[in-house]
Amino acid sequence: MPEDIFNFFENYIRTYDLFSDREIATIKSLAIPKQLKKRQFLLRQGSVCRYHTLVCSGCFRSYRIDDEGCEHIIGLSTAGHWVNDPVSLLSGSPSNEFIDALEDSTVIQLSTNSFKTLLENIPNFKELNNRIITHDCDVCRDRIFMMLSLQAEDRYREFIRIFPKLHERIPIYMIASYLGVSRETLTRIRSNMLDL
Amino acid sequence: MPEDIFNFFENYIRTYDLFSDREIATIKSLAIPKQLKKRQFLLRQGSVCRYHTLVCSGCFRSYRIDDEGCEHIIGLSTAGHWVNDPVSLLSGSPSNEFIDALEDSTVIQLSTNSFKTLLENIPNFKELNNRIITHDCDVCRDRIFMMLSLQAEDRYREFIRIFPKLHERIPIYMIASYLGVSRETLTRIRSNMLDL
DNA sequence: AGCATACGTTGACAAATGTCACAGATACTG
DNA sequence: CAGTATCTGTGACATTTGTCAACGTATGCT
Repeated sequence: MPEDIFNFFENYIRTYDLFSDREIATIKSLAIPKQLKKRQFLLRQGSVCRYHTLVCSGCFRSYRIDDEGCEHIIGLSTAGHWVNDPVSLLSGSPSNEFIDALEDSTVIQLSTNSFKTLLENIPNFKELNNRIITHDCDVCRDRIFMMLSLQAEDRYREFIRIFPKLHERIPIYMIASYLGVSRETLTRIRSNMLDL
Repeated sequence: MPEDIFNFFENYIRTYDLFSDREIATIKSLAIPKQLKKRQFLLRQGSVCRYHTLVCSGCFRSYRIDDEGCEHIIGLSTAGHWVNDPVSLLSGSPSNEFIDALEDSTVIQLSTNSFKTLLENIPNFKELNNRIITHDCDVCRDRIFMMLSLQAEDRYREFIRIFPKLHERIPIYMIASYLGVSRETLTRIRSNMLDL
């Protein structure tokens, strides 16, 4: 099983076409594979995010809790995407967010120290880092635009476009939380969509 | 006037307490001051964001246009904050966003090349870059959380908290666009708040 | 198998917000 | 200073979405 995780990670790295075999070996040597069961936490509010974490299989959510105790999903991460609190990770400050697994999942982790080592020793690693950060920003800004410009039904369609098939894997109330609507509203939207 | 801009910039840089006088001189030597009039564009959708831009006075908005032609404000930037499309800037791809001035404004710009030079030659400049990016992420995630967890009136209160006094400087329909509500709704919210 | 928990659906109703139309107010410009 | 464009406020009404309560189904655990 850890073999599968490393294989996924190596394939992920290779898709960027930035590194030699030797460099890839170095990166892999610092990578820590990990398995998490459904509902297991990767990060809790108040603690510091100390690992860059790539999802290899499964799915994670990042969420915050409001004054009334309700959870709100800031982000979802599936295989091939990183699941961090970028703010805590980059600044070393305690996180505002919880991250937990929505399914049994596997990840690869690089500690902040390992990551720093790679940034210093592998020239193109900066470029990888750059692309990860850019993607983070992109996702956030698209999400803000989605929230501003679409209402519930179109947000749901957009969700399906962005996360194809994910809506068959995770509970509907998680999707509702991501979209910012109540679960009842999402139920009604879905039955509306079937009628057409 | 350009003197004021440089002074603002130097003060901004000094607040980080990361650079020697000599380094600050180097940074300033690459910085380009600029004045913009109300409604003047800093970036248009389709073109590439080629400058890191610090607002020294005034205010800018970043916005996108939806399928119906409506503008939606992704971000607002006031003095002491950077106003970029981070995605276009970091990746070199054409931007999805427009950026224009909401007031007569002044900025300092560093071209991507200058910025790269500084990153390579001034050790602590990476740290500055890091803090800028972290702040970008933080703002976006807070905004998503705000959209998910609060309704219109509380979003407006939050707006006032985050941008004190700005609500007296920019048109109300801009704030409405930022909050994701109609201009009429915001009018009513404001008169409600006065009654109490 | 049986119980408990979690999840999804539905209806009735309430609350929040949007839309449209129009009227004032304000600010810019020649 | 008049005239125009821009911005804001208000009422009537429609639409969207939330809330509450109840029920049914699935799922997992012992």
